[in-house]
Amino acid sequence: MLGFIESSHELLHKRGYRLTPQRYLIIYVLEEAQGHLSIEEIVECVQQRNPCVSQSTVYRTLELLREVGLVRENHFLGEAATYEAVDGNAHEHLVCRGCHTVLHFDPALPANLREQLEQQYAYRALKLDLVAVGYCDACWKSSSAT
Amino acid sequence: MLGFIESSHELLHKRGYRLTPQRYLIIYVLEEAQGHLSIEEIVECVQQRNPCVSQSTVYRTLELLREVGLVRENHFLGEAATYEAVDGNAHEHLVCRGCHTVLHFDPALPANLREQLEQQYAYRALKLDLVAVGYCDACWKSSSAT
DNA sequence: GTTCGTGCAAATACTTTGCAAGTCG
DNA sequence: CGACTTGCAAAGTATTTGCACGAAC
Repeated sequence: MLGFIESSHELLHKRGYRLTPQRYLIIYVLEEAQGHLSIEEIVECVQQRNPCVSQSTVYRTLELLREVGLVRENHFLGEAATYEAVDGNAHEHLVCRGCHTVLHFDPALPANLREQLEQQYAYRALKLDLVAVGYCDACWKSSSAT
Repeated sequence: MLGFIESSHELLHKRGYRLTPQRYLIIYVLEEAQGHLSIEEIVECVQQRNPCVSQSTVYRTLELLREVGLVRENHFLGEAATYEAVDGNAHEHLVCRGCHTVLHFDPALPANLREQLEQQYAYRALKLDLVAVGYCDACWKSSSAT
């Protein structure tokens, strides 16, 4: 399996887009963060490495990457959007209401759910996007201590 | 089990908030729509019944209702936020990439997933928020016909 | 009477766009 | 050369806020 950056290059190319230095940088930042970055954070990280990259480029690139499916946009707890690199099919998130930590959980757990849904509702090419919101152990304890 | 409007009243009251005519109207509209409304649509529906209700009140009320958990905010396919009344625990959505229809599917399907997650990751009070994105039968056929 | 909620208008924040210049194949 | 990208600044949207008035407890 190719790395995220290589497969991005390939996919963009296949669709007639170029992997420009700006796009590379944005992809690189997303890949490196391995997590959920807000637009603001992305702009910050990118400009830290190359201050000439403009905000509009970040917006345009994220839209492009989302379009081709390389990047996923999340809205947890009603907060501002965050972005993350899409590696495979697994997008399972555990979000803590207390500390706002986002954990990626084992994609095997909901594995058969997809098949059930496809069969039962006659939907095709389903991608699951599962967010479980609750309290992690630490936050649960500290909140009940209050 | 109480209706949505009654339980809203109760919950707001318990938290020291009032169920004003404006709030009532917004809750009513959400309840009636039984679906996913954008802010714009909500404002429209509300003002249709009472033109004096201002946009800021709609914003403020949705934020309040979201805060107390009566309303859920969704972001499907990276589009603008939509809002829906929260009845129980079930928030399972099937979204079609083609026609953008949103279907609520059988909440029994992922039932044991929640328990698995709580046990395996030591999270408490988990609420699942499951979005499955794909193509409905009709859109799948028309897209493969192209 | 005191707290909560609202409408209005203004302010702020966020995102998109037009365009001229630059880059790449 | 022609298609694709970018930076900049301006335009456009969306959302939030301050404040004075009114309503509810």
